[in-house]
Amino acid sequence: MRKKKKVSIEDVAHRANVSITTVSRVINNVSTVDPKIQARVEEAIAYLKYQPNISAQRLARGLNNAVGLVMPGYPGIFHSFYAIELIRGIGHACETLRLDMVFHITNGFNPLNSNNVGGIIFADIIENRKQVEHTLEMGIPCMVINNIVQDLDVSYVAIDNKAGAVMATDYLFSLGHQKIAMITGNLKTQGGFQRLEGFKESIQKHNITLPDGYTYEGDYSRRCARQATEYFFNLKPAPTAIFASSDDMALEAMSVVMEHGLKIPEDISVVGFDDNPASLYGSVALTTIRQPLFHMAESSVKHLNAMVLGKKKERVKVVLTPELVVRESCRPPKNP
Amino acid sequence: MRKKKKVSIEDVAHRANVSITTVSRVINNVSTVDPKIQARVEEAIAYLKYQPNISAQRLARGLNNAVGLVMPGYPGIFHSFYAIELIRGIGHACETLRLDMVFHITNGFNPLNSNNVGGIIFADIIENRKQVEHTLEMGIPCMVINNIVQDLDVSYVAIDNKAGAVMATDYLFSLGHQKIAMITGNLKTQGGFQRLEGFKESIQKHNITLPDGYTYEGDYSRRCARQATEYFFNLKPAPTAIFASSDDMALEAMSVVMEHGLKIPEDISVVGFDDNPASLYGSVALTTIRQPLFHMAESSVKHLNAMVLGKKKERVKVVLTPELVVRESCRPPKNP
DNA sequence: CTGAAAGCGCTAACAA
DNA sequence: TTGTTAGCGCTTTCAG
Repeated sequence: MRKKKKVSIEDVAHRANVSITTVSRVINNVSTVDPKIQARVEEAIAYLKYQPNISAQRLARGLNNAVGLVMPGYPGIFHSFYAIELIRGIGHACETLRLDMVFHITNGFNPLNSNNVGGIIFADIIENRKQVEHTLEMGIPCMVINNIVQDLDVSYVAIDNKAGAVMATDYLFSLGHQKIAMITGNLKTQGGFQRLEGFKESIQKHNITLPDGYTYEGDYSRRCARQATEYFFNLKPAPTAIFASSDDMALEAMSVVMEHGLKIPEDISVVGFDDNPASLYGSVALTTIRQPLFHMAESSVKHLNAMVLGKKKERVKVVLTPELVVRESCRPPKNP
Repeated sequence: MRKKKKVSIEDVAHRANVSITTVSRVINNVSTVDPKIQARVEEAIAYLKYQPNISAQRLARGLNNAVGLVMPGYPGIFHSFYAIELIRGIGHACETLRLDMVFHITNGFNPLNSNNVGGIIFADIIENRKQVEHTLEMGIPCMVINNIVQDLDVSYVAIDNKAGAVMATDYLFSLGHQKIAMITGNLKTQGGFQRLEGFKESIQKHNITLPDGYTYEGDYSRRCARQATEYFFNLKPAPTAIFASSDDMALEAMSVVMEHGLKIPEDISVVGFDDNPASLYGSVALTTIRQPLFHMAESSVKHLNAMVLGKKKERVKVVLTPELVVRESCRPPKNP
């Protein structure tokens, strides 16, 4: 295998018989190039299979067209619909904007060399708060996703989790349910916490007092959803409806219910949160709250990019609204 | 907000009253620096919160400490345990080796500017064959993951899927099962195909002829696993055991079985493939084939890095062996 | 042990 | 429209 010398802009310039600058111009689509010369340069580029050295471009331009994505490393996050949609959304946006997406999984302690990216997106502020603060201090553009950050002047794109939970619970009430149980997500997570808040708000609004134990603290895992559901079965007035803080948990709850020989939605109604496509294909399609995860991820990249390019100086604070998707897993209770 | 000027190596040099070269030395841990000076420089670095500009370093060094990860963009891949483990493993290895992980989701047509990374890892060769060939042509170090590539001289780290499938099927035979059905994965995938091969091989080895329809072509989705299982229920001699090409599918199959009022493993045995932790927490823990996904991902990064640094010139061709994990979902058939 | 100087490959004024 | 000339921030000989 011959050691192929990297071809540089100079080689192209030679072959096309023009100056380096001209080559640079055609690379960057500066329109002031004579069509004939342009063609010659392009021929040379193709012939030599030339590809600009990004490091050199960045150095010369003084800016950096890479965005960092930092995800907290806690176990399980990766196996969540949430994380995956974020990665997809951000990846897609980067591909479109021709940005590099530099991916960091971090426990929150690595200093996170931020000089190799133009800006940073934090998939969550939990576990990475220090790094967010540091990034802010350094004046590096950054965005936090899925958290309404009040105590830090940082840009974010978030989802109104509380509103979503209210929708879900209100819907169950509207069907006539009164005995509604909830499996919460991880309450250290803002989303998890706010969904619980929304649930409580709806309950209160309807002037109901829930029996004890109608709220089970979960952590988004299927395992805890299973435990929660088993637990609900043992309650004196058993709930007629379950609101789970994620589709995954809702799905597991449905499995448990069916393993007990009960039917959904006849015996028990279930609503989830996410709109995970997996919840479409079970034996009963899940009614759920759709949150615009992909969209949120995409738009965070766009905002970040605008900040990096200096087009936007103020902080961006966006809160997206989720939406109720009615499918087959809910029905009025038998004995209201 | 003041526009904080980036601090450069020069600023550090000034403050420490040394030359740029010396600063560079301490950055790069060149041992020939006087401890006193070293301390002064480090103080300055800390004080100014200096971080080297990676683009400049790369340009000067002439090499690139970033690795590209390219994943095919077909729908669903992201929602697979497989993809996630890869990302985790590669991410982890990069973090350890202090490499940037540049993430590309691609449909296989983007030219994939390979000049901004030192080497490339292809998460699969399916859909990205052209790009692999191109990368090879350009002399850029690269590795293919999870594919034993015969018709291209490229490095790979793969898993012996066939052997895994043989293990699974042999195990079922060893319990006394004869009527074993299989739900395959996507057969366009090498893994999917080879697992089917392994299944067939084991069957043949045991001198059995399977009834028609005992092999259902799936695609790794839960949906198809559901269809497959329903389908198996209608077969004349119904199977007593099911081998699913992924844990996800196995889990779904188990759900369907239980929805039919049957018990696992009493009525039907199930074995999966993956060792997805999700399969630990159902009502019945799944017996499965563990494949070293994380390890495979990690080691691909290490090999690639060695190639990038020129420490390794030959192709690397590694095939890892999976392993049977016996849990609770299998048992001898009732009427053998 | 330390520093001066020459690039790495490219962009961006400024001239021509 | 094209070319000349400085750098971008850092590493790396090569002297001192």
